[in-house]
Amino acid sequence: MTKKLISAPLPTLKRLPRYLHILQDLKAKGIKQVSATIIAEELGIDSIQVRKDLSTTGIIGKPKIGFELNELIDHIVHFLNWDNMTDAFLVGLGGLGKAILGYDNFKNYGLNIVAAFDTDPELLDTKVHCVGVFDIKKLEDLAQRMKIHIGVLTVPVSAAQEVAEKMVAGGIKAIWNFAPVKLKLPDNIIIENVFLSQSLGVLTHRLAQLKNTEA
Amino acid sequence: MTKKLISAPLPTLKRLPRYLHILQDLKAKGIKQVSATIIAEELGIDSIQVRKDLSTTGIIGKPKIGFELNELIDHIVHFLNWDNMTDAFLVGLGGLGKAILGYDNFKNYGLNIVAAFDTDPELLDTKVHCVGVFDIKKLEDLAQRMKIHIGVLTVPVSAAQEVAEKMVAGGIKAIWNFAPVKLKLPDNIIIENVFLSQSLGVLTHRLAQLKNTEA
DNA sequence: TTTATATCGATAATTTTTTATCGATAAATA
DNA sequence: TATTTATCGATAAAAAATTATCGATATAAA
Repeated sequence: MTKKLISAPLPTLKRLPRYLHILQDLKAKGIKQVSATIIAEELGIDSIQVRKDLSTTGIIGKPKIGFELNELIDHIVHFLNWDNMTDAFLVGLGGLGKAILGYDNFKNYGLNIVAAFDTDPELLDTKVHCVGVFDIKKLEDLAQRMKIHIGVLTVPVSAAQEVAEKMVAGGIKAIWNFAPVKLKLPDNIIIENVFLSQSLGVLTHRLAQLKNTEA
Repeated sequence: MTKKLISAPLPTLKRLPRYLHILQDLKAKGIKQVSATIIAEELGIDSIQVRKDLSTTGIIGKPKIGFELNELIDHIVHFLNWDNMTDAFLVGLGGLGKAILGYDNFKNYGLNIVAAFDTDPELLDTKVHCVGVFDIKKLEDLAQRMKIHIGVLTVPVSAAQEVAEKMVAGGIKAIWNFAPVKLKLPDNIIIENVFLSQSLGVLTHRLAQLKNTEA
């Protein structure tokens, strides 16, 4: 029997960051306490679900009152491990890679991109959004020496598998993958895909449906 | 009491674009027929699920053989309405907005961004990635006149609600929202959110878990 | 021609996720 | 102080999604 892991169903995990957005909003307004009901109303979802999600993370509230806002925020932040800044490498300085580098909000999400890699000679040894750019050949060695565990993959599809393998060779344990391709890596590597086509497909399909029913 | 418009479960809808990636890969290799088993293996999921997803879209295959590759591709593309290019506006030319404009692959996903909007005077009346940039004040009027139905929202959180309302006023029916905020719009507006924090939260949580069990 | 095999589609079972119910409790109010 | 109220957390029910089973069928092999 393995140690009891504090885990959560995937749908719950995905809702937590949204709760956090709401909570930080409320905090900015000077509010001190919050109930599952309020969060649920704000997001247009069921309050029972919010309560269940929160209890999954282990926090306990008070009847009639709800939760201490600060405590709840800290709790979720900790649960997502966003209170521990993790250093990461980003590979692929196309439009998306640059955009991610420029979005320094990720620091609030525990992600600290400390170096970027590309093959474009124009970019090498420059800085993009204050982050140094290196030749992709140095990736493996640097990742090992700096004990980097997260890789952000924003290269074209054609290069994705190869670069991902280099990341793994460098000791990277988790890959945030933006290339629309299935990476084939050892089972113990955590892969989190962002496939914009999925989201766009939902949208275009629904829009077509809407037009069908209207017509 | 909203009418039910969704013709496929959301999880199915989200898997279809992934199937398409695989299928187009196979097509490029000259393959003519494909079975659910092959798609499933390629993605590391269950073949029964693939078969079920495909049958949800209405296509029929042959025992022992599977599906005609071209027919299957066309079928999914049509189901997602990606065979009908839909014109769209993009608002917010920060890093992400520019990156999306630059990624002309979206044309394969039925999305044709025909104009962009921002408030930055530097950008007005220029072109970014061959797309004209206009003052956000013109959004509503232009959307109406050009009968635009999709809006891509890449503005900062602080502006998102306001801009979204302008889109709706201009007749836009579906919003692809990249701002990490819950938009409050009429029920008949289709909203598809891309919250990177969700995906990142899953990744950082899992990585922390992994380290816990190793320790 | 007969047998073996891979896959389909339909139906059923299982698992996961969401939603409902209800007693307990902390605060507000009468 | 007693009553009312909003919310919690636990448990149960319902709904949704995934996975399993099985007969039918098209091709390949014996």
